[in-house]
Amino acid sequence: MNRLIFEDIHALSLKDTLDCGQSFRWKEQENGGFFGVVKGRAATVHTDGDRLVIDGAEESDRAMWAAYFDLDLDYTAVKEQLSRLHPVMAQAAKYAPGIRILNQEPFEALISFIISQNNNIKRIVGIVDRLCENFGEPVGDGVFAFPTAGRLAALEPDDLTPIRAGFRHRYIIDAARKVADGEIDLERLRTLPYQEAQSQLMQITGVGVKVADCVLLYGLHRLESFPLDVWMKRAMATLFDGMEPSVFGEYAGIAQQYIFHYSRNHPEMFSS
DNA sequence: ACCCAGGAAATTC
DNA sequence: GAATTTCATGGG
Repeated sequence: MNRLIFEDIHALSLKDTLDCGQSFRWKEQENGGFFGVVKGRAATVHTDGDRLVIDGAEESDRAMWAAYFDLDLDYTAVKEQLSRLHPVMAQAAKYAPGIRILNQEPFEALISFIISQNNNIKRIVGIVDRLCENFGEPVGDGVFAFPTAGRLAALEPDDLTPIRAGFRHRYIIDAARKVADGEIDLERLRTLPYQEAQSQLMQITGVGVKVADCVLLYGLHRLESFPLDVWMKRAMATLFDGMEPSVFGEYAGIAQQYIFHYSRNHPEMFSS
């Protein structure tokens, strides 16, 4: 089996990165590794000291995997910069210092975060699994790629009954059709001014500000994005004294992910 | 029998 | 226009 190794990797925890609600396709294994599919390539990943090991990956995909785990960004420097802005920010970054923002496929992020609305993470994972099993290309033994926009665009909302996403079926189909027919060019959103990219995504039925921000952050690597879900709104109001997200600057999205994870794992901070 | 879930659309005021 | 209700589904 082919194996890719990345040396001298710091500030990367696969557990915290792959299981913090930004991706829904990685499964932790008995041995502590994670199995997932990216761009139709199935792989198992684990860390060994300061090495990142990707089993089942081709050498020709080295750049793709490096980009996926955002290995070229100095997260230690980003954390130091963010932590200076607010003591709670420093606390959140210290709680899970190995979180990174993945470079996911734009269409997968779009559909995944449409599914995420008014939903819980466990159920999101189940729906995404069923979406891939039913409509994704098989890439191995019981393993499926994320469905293409073209494949989903040819379906009707009722065809999604087996994935059990309820009222979101028509949102998924609308998104797939707008992407498949070129009405929305996801790749172009990487370079558009932020507000323009956001409003383009919001032309899709079922995509509001929050889902658009998630697509821009997790699918198009717009690190300035700062998705405000219920947890983040609570955190900003009660922990950050109503601080403006813009204060976090060009890496606001990374700050957001630390704060989100920290908040979700300390719900008692908000209940009493 | 409730209530909630990484929201957004539809309806009502 | 702003506030409220509804939207499938599943788990606690």
